[in-house]
Amino acid sequence: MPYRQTVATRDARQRRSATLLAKARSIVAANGFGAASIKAVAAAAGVSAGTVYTYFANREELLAAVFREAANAEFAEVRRTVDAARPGNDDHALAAAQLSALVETFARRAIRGRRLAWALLAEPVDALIEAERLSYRRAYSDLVADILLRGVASGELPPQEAHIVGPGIVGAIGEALTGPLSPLNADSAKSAIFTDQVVDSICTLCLRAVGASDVQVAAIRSSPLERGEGS
Amino acid sequence: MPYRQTVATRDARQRRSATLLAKARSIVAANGFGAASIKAVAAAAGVSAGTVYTYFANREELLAAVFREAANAEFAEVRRTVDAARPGNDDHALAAAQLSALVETFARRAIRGRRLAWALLAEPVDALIEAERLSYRRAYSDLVADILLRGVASGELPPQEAHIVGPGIVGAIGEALTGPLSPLNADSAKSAIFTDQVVDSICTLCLRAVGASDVQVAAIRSSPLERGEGS
DNA sequence: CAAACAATTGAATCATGGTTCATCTCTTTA
DNA sequence: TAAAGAGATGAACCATGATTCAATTGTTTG
Repeated sequence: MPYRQTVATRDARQRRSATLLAKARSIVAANGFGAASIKAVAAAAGVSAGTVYTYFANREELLAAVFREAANAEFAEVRRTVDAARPGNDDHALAAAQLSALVETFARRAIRGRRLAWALLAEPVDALIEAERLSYRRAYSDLVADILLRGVASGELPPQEAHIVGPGIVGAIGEALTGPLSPLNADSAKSAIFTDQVVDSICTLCLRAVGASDVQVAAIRSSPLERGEGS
Repeated sequence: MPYRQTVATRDARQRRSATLLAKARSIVAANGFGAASIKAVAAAAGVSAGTVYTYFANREELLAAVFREAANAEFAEVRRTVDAARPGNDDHALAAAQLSALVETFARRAIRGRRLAWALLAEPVDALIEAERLSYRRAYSDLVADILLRGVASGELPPQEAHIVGPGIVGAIGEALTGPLSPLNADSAKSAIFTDQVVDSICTLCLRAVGASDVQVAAIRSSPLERGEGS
């Protein structure tokens, strides 16, 4: 006679899954993937360890989902500001404006959410998550390469191998943030001036790296874009 | 009556320790740190697992030593060519010449010894080795920063935050090499032309990033330094 | 309410590989 | 060559933390 799952049941299940994911994410954002043991996540969500396995095949699956969700949010935000970027007065500065927007958004968000940024960028993780990370790096590299290709095509930028320079820019941003993201600088990062200087340096570095003219670099630097808002 | 270690004993011990380290290193160079289990290393050196522990406190200690040795050799070679770098005709191109030498040496050696390069640069490893890695990144960053500071001081380069740009350059090199180092490109890497193009792109990218003038970039590019020899 | 099945629990189990240590073998010197 | 101790052996041990699963609890419908 009875029964097959009802809407209420299904919803409850859905909600729990989301809770699990959210709790895992906040653990990661606070202390990294290493801290997100099954027990910790289960405890945070108020369920038992076994229950987690009725929602996720295994730990890696869960953490990969967390990574994907968090990284996606970051990427979407970056892409949003890149797409919204418009060169100031100069008509031949789109690539510079876009690249600048990318750096601004990425770097500011990273400095603000340093712990999460560290987890996404640099924390030692195992295979499945590393693969996920790789694919996001590729996404950023492609985004940069795309900007460069258009810039080169329009004559704004000098000829260059976008598929080498793209990753190069991404690597430069990531590594240049290493110092500022370090726990040692946790307090100085709270200073807006400190952040501004860091972002400015990285931005200049990247614009120069792709061969933007000094004029463009100076122009962008003197008319900073909107400062990204929190997540 | 008997006895205290003799010279012969001490030497034998010394030799074994070196063998262990060498075998571990060649395993790492072939398949990464992950493949260097205690048993694998012991087997390669023709001893038992237990014996390894009379030479190294534990696995991390051993692998950290391997890392240090390999990374040191790489760094020494890079530093050697940087120190040997001399600007061609222009007297105001030392920084450009040095940075170029650094990229040339680093990138060529990485492409030639891709597996080792991957282990040193990107393989997921645990804490102690990650710390070692961090310190080598810092060494490279400092080397670059040093070149930059002199370049800025001499007026060759525009003012910039060396402590941000230094790491940035290192990150750019590392990430730009990601593609070329990937196993997918194992065969194309054997082509000298391919390697030349990659190195050239990265070199240009880095020179531009630090604000070297187009003239300098072009000059360096047209008079490539010696191509690094193997390890 | 009771049958039927979904969902949860958490202690027990498992997998992996580093690490230990009782035992054995090799060197040295009186 | 025998005592004394260094050095090697490798199977057993251990630590960690993910995963399982028999038992329990919760939900639905005739």
